[in-house]
Amino acid sequence: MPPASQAKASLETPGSAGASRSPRAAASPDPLLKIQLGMAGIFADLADLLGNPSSLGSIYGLLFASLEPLSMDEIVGRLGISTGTASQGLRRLVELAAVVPSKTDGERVTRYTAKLELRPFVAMFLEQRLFPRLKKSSESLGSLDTLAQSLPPGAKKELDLRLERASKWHRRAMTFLPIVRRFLG
Amino acid sequence: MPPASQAKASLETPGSAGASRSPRAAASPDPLLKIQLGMAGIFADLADLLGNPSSLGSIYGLLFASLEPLSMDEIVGRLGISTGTASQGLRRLVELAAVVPSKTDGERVTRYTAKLELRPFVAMFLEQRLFPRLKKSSESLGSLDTLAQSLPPGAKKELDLRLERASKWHRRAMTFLPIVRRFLG
DNA sequence: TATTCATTTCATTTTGAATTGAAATCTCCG
DNA sequence: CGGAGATTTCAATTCAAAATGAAATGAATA
Repeated sequence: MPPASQAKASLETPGSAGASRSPRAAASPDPLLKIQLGMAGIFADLADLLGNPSSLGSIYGLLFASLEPLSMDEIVGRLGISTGTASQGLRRLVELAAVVPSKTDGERVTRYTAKLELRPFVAMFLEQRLFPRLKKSSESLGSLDTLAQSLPPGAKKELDLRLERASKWHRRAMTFLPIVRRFLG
Repeated sequence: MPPASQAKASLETPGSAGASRSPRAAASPDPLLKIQLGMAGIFADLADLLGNPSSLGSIYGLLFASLEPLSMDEIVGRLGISTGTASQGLRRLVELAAVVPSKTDGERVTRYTAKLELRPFVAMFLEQRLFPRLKKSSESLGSLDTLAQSLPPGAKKELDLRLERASKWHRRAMTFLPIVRRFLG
């Protein structure tokens, strides 16, 4: 889903404040929207790289480049995605604390703002994918080691060696993770 | 494709040497094969985690836990995968130098051995996925920055700020990569 | 050269995840 | 309450990546 497809509706949200909305300045066919869709694309790629649905990235990217909070409808309109995808994506992003929801004064809709630190967005990869998987395979390695005990001596020795090698590597990765996390923080 | 499905044919390769092939020792229903399939599973997960076809991992895992080199047919038989998948997977693994092919004396078949350092297997992720993508999106960010110049002053200022933030993060990731690489080496 | 077996290639099929979209649900306002 | 959005849910669909398998190619033997 290359998110730079059709740009449906409204150019900028009619939102609450009218502060910096100069009535001229409609220079070219909407550079701001172009930038927003560009960011959506970049983050879609990143999300995909990290093994997440790219729609997550699109939404985050759009919000990242939006000057004011956007409603779900606006997001749906600009990215050309379905309400279902938007709803689920926003839910997830809020859970990750990559995006903040807000209900303005007497409005009916919820609007969303991107937290500008990218950490949460990337951290989700570490926390939710890498870590659990490394843990699981570490366990599997353990049970294979048990199995290896029943091998004939020669084979046992060599296999033990190899399993230990793999385990050592796992351990290394595990100790490395906190370092990466600190680096991100 | 959970690689721990059916275990078709031969238990151990009839290969060349008969060195450590004691005729008794067929203890339980083949613990060695179980270990090999277990390793195949673990590495399949890892491959998948890193965004590679899991068959790559299965093959590597099987070879990692095999005491002697295996032919493609043997790999196909033990993992229950197709020849096409095996062929392509082996090609890739050899390119990555994670696996070494060898033609023994007067044999017709090529046999494969896993390099026991895991670095090549993981490095491929860094080299072939992370790095190129980071570079590409870095470029995109540049062109978006150009676009931002045409915005009205207020928006321009804020957008510049945000784009710079994203770029900074990118740069950080780029400088971090060599560190990870060294860590792996 | 003819034959056999190993390997590669690639058009088709499978598969699983992401997305859709419409119905159900929720929420707020009068 | 009643109704007008806004939002969520989820069965069905779409889509891309991976796997298949059979035909084409390649390599070694005699």
